Parts: sequence; structure tokens; C-alpha cells
Amino acid sequence: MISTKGRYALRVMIDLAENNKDGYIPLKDIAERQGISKKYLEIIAKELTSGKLIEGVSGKGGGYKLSRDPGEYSVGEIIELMEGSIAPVSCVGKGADKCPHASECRTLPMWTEYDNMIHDFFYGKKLTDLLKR
Amino acid sequence: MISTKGRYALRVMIDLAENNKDGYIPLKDIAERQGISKKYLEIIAKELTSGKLIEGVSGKGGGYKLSRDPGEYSVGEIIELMEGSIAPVSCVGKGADKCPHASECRTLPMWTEYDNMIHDFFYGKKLTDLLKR
DNA sequence: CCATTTACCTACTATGTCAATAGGTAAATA
DNA sequence: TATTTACCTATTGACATAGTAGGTAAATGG
Repeated sequence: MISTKGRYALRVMIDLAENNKDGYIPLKDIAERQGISKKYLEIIAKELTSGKLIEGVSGKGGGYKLSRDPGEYSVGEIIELMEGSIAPVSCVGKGADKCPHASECRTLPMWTEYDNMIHDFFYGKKLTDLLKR
Repeated sequence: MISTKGRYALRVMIDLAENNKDGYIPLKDIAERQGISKKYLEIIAKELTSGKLIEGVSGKGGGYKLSRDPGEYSVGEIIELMEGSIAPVSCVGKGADKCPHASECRTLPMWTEYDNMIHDFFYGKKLTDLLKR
């Protein structure tokens, strides 16, 4: 299950991409447009910032903006940053804990296949694919 | 993330399929072969039973057996029974709570596409595809 | 017939994650 | 210099996960 954090982060990125004309965009505006608590968005924006996906400046006229062109973001990297990992089971993916029974496991090949499918799906999708057309 | 319950359930089904020669198989045997707590397996077997995927009889010589031919099971129905739903987000799938912004949502089409992909993957896989060859 | 084996039942618990909220401080500008 | 903004730490209630504990009921092998 993809949590609200991941989903909200995606909506923040989309909002920033669709309203990128006038410099920095304050969280207050995004919160109002998206109907999400500003306080909760602060947590999300913080993580997006430390992951170098967006940039923020304080003070009047400040806010956030994308640090790259919208087409340069994959949905996968956004979700993976927020969720930690997209892996469907602990036996596969990034920090796979190398189960000792891996060689004779009946289900591991399926999980691996599944993990690859998910990875391809989300890394194939770009932020621009989600914008209003 | 697919929980241990779903994964263990799958291993129970595989174990039953691979050892179906001699009638009913006691949980004790499965627990030993699979290295899973018998107590925990009881919970899983109970749910598999109430979902009509397996059948159990009490007493000496009792245990569990598959209620159908292994080829008649899809991995999807096993996981869905244990996890409740495979839906990746609350906006799609079985009990989708029909978000009021669905019509203008930028991300819903992607979640729907993702949900369909997952569904096809797991319902396309049969229990026999996981057995030792 | 009875001891043993098995499923089946209810309850409990420790740990962790999720989805926020609360109440501030620091920075930048109009 | 007042206001607006990001940024920081801490806390909370609800829920799910991954089991454990301690029994009762059913069926059979001896």
C-alpha cells in the first residue's frame, strides 16, 4: 500500500510543476489547492528537500520550486524517496536481507519478477505524464 | 508490502500441494518443514479454511488438504484472502471509497493502471507455477 | 474405552507505523 | 520592523503486524 505521504508528495510535485510560472510557491497555497493540512505538508516538503527533488527559501516571497525540469523526474524516484522502498516483500529489492533459504525458495522467483515489474512501471512514468493536458 | 501472513499462506498452499499423496497433513509437519511457528500457522490455516481454500479434519490422522486441484488456484485469490485486498491505494480496487475529486485527479489514472497490472499479474499466476519442477 | 493427536477457539501483548497536530525558531523581504 | 515564510523538535491516537498463551472439541489408533 502506498501511504498518503507518498501520494501527497506526488501531488505536491504536480502542483509545483503546474504552477511554476511565478518563482517560489508557498506551502500555504499548495495546502489550499490540494486540500491537505499545511502542517503535514511541511513534513513532506522537508523530505523532498533533503532528497534534492525540490528547493525552498524562507521569508516573504519564499516557498518551494522544483529543482529540475518536470520531465526529468520519474514517479518511481519520488515514491521511493518517501516510502523508503517500493519492494513488495522484504526478500527482494534494495535492502534485501538475503534469506538463507533463497536458493530453494519456491516463491522468490515470483517476488523478484513482481519487484521488477513494479520498478519498471514507476520508473517509466515521468512527472510530465501526470500533468493536466 | 505483502505481509508474512500472505507469504506464509502461500507457502502452506505450496506445501500441501507438494505433499498431497497421503491424505491429510497436520500443521505440525508444515511448521517443521517451513520453519514457521505452528501457533501462528493455526491463524493462517483458519482463514484459509473459512475462505474454502483448504479443508481440515480434527483428531488423530487429521490435518489439512487442498479443496481443489493445485492448478485451479491463482496466487491472487490466496493473497487477496489473507491481505483483504491487493489494491495499492485506497482510491482504487474493491472497496474504493469513491473520492469526490476523482474526475479531476491527476494521479487516479496511474493508480488504476497500476492496480490492473497487479491484478493481472497475481491472477495470472497459478499455484502449480510455484511448485518444484 | 481411553490416551493421544489433531483442529479449533478466545484472549492477550509488544512493537512499530501512519497520519497527523502542537508550538515553537530562524530567515528573508516588502 | 512587521510579516511572511521555511524549518525544527516533540507528541499523540489509532491501527496493523507478528506473533504468544492457554485452553476446548473432535476423531482415531491401540
